[in-house]
Amino acid sequence: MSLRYGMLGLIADRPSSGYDLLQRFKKSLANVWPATQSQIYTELTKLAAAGLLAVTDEGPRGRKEYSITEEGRAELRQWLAGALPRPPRNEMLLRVFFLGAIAPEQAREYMAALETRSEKSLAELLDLKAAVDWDDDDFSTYGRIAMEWGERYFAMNQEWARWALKEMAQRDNERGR
Amino acid sequence: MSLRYGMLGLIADRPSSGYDLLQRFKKSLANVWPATQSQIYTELTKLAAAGLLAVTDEGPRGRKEYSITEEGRAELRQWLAGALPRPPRNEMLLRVFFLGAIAPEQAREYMAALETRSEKSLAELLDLKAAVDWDDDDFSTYGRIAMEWGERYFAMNQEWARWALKEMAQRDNERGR
DNA sequence: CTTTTCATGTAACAAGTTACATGATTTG
DNA sequence: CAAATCATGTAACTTGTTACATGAAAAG
Repeated sequence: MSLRYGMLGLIADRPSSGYDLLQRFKKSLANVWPATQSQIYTELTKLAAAGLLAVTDEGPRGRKEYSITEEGRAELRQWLAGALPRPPRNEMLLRVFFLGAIAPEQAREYMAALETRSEKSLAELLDLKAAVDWDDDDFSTYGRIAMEWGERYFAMNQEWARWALKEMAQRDNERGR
Repeated sequence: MSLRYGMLGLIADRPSSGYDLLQRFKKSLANVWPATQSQIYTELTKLAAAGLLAVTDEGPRGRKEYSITEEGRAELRQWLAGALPRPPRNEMLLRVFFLGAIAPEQAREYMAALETRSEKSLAELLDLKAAVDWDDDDFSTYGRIAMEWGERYFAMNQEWARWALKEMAQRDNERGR
């Protein structure tokens, strides 16, 4: 359901074709709300049929550029003002619960991989942050706020994984005695 | 797909009926991997048909108790040792990107609600932590590690939301001038 | 004897993924 | 002219949600 709002939000910022949207999803929303090509085109048709988007230009190779309508804007605002979304399922944590089912060494590897990935993700995010040319429009402002969340999130994960590895090592030691 | 492993993991720890599983999901995995009654019973049937679980006891009111089989254990281990899961979609953050589409006051309310909820979730988690009687078995050990993640996560979210509110206020002030 | 809890199951729907399928235009 | 990029669309499948449907046993 959020896909449609992601699309509405991007198009509200700037009119786009399906292809444009696909690139924009990849570039700016990949880590927040991935979308596939197939999904985007299907939803585009539905949104246009519902009157939330309208084709405002056509280009070569059948390119259709969509713009948001007033109804679309209203729908977007309603979503933004709605009840807080519930936190998503977390497969990474689910696995942690069951780490007792594998050998301690393998469990350690899992946590170590999480630590490494968090570190890498953080580095990538910082690169991206440096590469983007930040405006002072709404989209940039809130984009920076979202990015700040990512930085804090990855840093937290890294620290937690490191802490967990220590806890696990300590427990293994005590057992060894 | 993870549902089945969540079920396998719980049953590996202790044989359970569908009803038991439903309670256990609610009690310990609700925030990590919610599961509905309908899903659980459907999957239980499939897992038994696939030989990953077996009915090892029957009680009153048609109660069937399932235990994990060796094949089931192997399947669980394989999942645990597999590639890292990708981070989930994040609707909460997706909304942040588009906060420019509503009035500043409403955007402020959204962030304030996030802050409040994080604080509340953290408090609830700490209550739960105090209520559980922690063993030193695997399940408790990794349960505590997962809970630690929750604590850090909610704290991080609260701090971030507070920071974002300041950023937003500052920007509004600058614009007002 | 009434309500709550225990207990299981099915069906319709919504959202997301993967794979298939096609073709025009631009660039080297 | 060959390859890359632009551009759109459909179908089958998987996962998850909501609602429907039923009934036995325990507790007050």
